[in-house]
Formats: sequence, structure tokens, C-alpha cells
Amino acid sequence: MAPTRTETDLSFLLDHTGHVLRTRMAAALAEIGLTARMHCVLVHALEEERTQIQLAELGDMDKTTMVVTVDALEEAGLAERRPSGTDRRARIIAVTEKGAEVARRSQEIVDGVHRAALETLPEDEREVLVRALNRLVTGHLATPVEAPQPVRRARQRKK
Amino acid sequence: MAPTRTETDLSFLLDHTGHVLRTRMAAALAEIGLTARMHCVLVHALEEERTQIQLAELGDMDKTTMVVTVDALEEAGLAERRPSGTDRRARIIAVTEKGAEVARRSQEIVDGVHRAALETLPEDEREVLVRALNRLVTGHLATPVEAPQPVRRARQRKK
DNA sequence: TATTGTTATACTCTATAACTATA
DNA sequence: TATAGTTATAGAGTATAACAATA
Repeated sequence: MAPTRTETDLSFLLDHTGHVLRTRMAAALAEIGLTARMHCVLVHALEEERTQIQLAELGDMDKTTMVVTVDALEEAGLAERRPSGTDRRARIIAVTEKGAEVARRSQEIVDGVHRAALETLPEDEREVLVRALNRLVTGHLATPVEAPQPVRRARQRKK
Repeated sequence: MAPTRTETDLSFLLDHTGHVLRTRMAAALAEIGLTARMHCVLVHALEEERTQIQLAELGDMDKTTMVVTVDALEEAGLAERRPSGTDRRARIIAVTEKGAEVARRSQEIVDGVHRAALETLPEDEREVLVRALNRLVTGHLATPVEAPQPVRRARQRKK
């Protein structure tokens, strides 16, 4: 849904490039059975011992989305839920050996997809593009405007 | 759901900037009762006589999404469906006077949101950013990888 | 009382399929 | 037969509420 371009249509440029890159990434990761989210969780879980909530915050997802993602990782034998030693409510996401191997490969895939895109640009443009996007991400486009949250009917009580 | 940044995380940069810009745009257009899609249709319908299908293609939306969008425009008194003179199946989307006025304002809003973002960049970076994104949009990131379409059960027949 | 993780489910969005009327 | 527009609805994705166990 490309808006119009009377002037520079930054919306269209960011939406389109972002969307196409996302489809490329999804297709590339799908070849080893991963989604972008699974990759994200795997990598962060490898860095240090982290609970589901911590991983959810790092990946900017809801805790319920996290449940589904960890379910998928467990089913694929890439990670396991382990009780935390300090908080019996919490679960540490432990990456299996197979998971660590997959994470190494998926990181290569991610880097490769990014490199393939950036390599099509002249080197000077490439550098400035990344610098400008970083400036926007940390500056004017750092935080979303929060949408008015829709009212939600109460869930049916369990009988 | 930010992936990881071992190298330059182009996915994160494009997703995040695009997402935040979209929320800004939605909030700004909402003040005059428009969605981005309504704005898009309005502007293209103003340029020349166009049918719903033509407008749908220009805005990269499905024809069924177009129906909903035109419904909203009609209800707001910004556009009307008129029979085509040459094809009795087709409807021309005619922008009302009020619609033309709103489109002028919404285009100002859109340009303003874009300008506000770009103005936070040094002028040289700004130019190169736009040039680089345009290069990606017309080159390596021109067309999405099509996802394997999910199989869809047949709809219940009308009795 | 608050928080972690879970389940169930409400909502939004979008697109497919079937349908009607034309071509 | 194919196409423009419409309606109904399937399905994906996601987030909210309630819940159980624990802090």
C-alpha cells in the first residue's frame, strides 16, 4: 500500500525495502527450519542465561508470543526450558548443542542476506545509508507513537 | 522483534524506522479522519478517472481491501462511486469537493511527517539516504520473495 | 500484592472463494 | 469464457484476560 510521492516518499522507501528484505530473510531462514523470531531468541539465549521474559524484552515480543516461540524451539530440539536456580517461577532457556550449531548457521544466513543487499550499493552510499538509519533509529524515529488501545471484552471465565 | 546485530543489522534498521514512521503517519492522518490507504486512494483518484481495480493496483492492495477503503471514503463524504461510461461493470471513484480539500491537507501532512524525519539528518546524509534507498527499491530489493501460499479450505456455499 | 509462565480466546487484518452483473 | 465489484468468511498473527505457582 504505497502512499504517494509528490515529494520524497520516505514511507514507501522504508516500507518497501523493509518488506522485501523481510521476505528474503524469512525464505533464507526457512531453509534451516527457523523463523526470524526463533533465530533472535536462540542468539540471545546463547549469550548468557536468560529467562523467557528477558528474552521477550530483548526481542520486543509479548510473553505469550515468547511461549509459542520457545515451544517451537523445544520441539525442534534446539532449546530447553530449565528451572531457574534463584526463582522457581522462572525458566531459563538453555540452547542445546544442536541449537548452538543452528544458531551459528542462522547468524551466517542473516549476515549473508544483509551483505547481499548492501553490496549492491556503492561503498560510500552504503556507509552513509547505515549511518543515517542509525541516526534515525536513535533519534527522531526512536519510539513509536502509541496507538489508542482497543477496548477488549472480558474472556469467558473457566467454569 | 529485532534480530541480532553482530554485523550491521539492516533488518532492524529498516523495520524499526519504517514501523515508527508508520505510527507517526497514522497518528497524523487520524487527526483529519484518514488512514494511509484512504489518503493513497484519494490522491490517485484525483489525478485522473480511475476504477477501483486501477486504484487497487496503484496502492498495491487487494480489490476486497479496496472495497472497504472506498466504503470508508463514501461514508466520510470524500468520494463517490460512479458508473463508468464505457464498462458497466466498473465504477469510477470520483472525489468530492470536500474530498479534494481533505486530500490537499493530507498530502501536506504526509510531506510534513517525511520532512520532519529527514530534517533531523545532515543534508549530505539525507541526500545519500534517499538515493541509496531508491537504488535498493529499484534494484536488489525490488520484488518480494513470494511466500508458499497456504492451502485454503473452500468457503461454505450459500444455500 | 506482584510477577513468571501458561492457556484460552477475542480482535484485527488480509486474502481466498463464491457470487452477480456484465464483457 | 473472463473480468469488475461485492459479500462472506477462513486463517494468520497477535495481544488481552484470567489463571496457577511462586515471590
